[in-house]
Amino acid sequence: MIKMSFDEKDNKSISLFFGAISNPKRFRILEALNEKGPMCVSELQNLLNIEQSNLSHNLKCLLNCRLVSREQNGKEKIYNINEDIKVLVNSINEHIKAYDTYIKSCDIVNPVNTKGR
Amino acid sequence: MIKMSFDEKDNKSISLFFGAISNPKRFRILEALNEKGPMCVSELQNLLNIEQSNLSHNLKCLLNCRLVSREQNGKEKIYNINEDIKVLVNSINEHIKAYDTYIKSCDIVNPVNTKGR
DNA sequence: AATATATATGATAAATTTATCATATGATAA
DNA sequence: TTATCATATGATAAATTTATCATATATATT
Repeated sequence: MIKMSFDEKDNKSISLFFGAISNPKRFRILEALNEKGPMCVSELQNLLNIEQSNLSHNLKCLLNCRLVSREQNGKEKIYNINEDIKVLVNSINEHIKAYDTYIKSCDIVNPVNTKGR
Repeated sequence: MIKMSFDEKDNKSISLFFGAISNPKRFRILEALNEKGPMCVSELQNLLNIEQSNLSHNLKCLLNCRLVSREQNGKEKIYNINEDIKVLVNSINEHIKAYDTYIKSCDIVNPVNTKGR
């Protein structure tokens, strides 16, 4: 088994995984499922005020990353947050609370807050 | 203290924080610091083959998110990974290993792999 | 003080991600 | 078997992120 050197590795999965979580809407979906339990798409839609097809696209992304699971119920699809992710979602809050003001200036990746973001 | 409803929350810090980790180069920087210990910019540059100013921009992002810390040493700046992040970086590997093939199809956010990503 | 070395910054083009629209599919009910 | 409800898909414009270039700053050395 060939081990890549540092300068070759591209961490595709890592990137997709964290990229999935990093989107505000997707994180709100995860939070909602975490706090309120399993829900179908239209329930999420009402709760979060996200347009239907956008919600569906984002759920697909979360599902691909196995951040959520899905099961059919009649014509509805019930989404549920993956157990091992709950730990992550909760644990990271410590760090973020501690450094919130710094992080807000993060500005990925160039000059700080020129866009009033 | 006003608690925002689900449909108002925007999770700015969450987004910036995970966005910072989600970039492949930035994750490689974190990995390098995690595995090889504190390093100055030019050492990272040699190890990872990242162009100087790009490295500097990315380090700034990581620093803002407090994923790394920095200290001066002569004309060098020594970067170090934040302790509480090591846990995160390591723990998430379980999930990613388990679901790697799915995650690779994640494709944030639209049609799957039309771009051969 | 001038020069060299190490790192940081700002502007910007290119690449990627996001939101939205129109439409498609699947399941159930009439 | 058509209609309706629930969710998914593909295309694409808009927004954001990334990489790169030129240049700036900061520290040390001569």
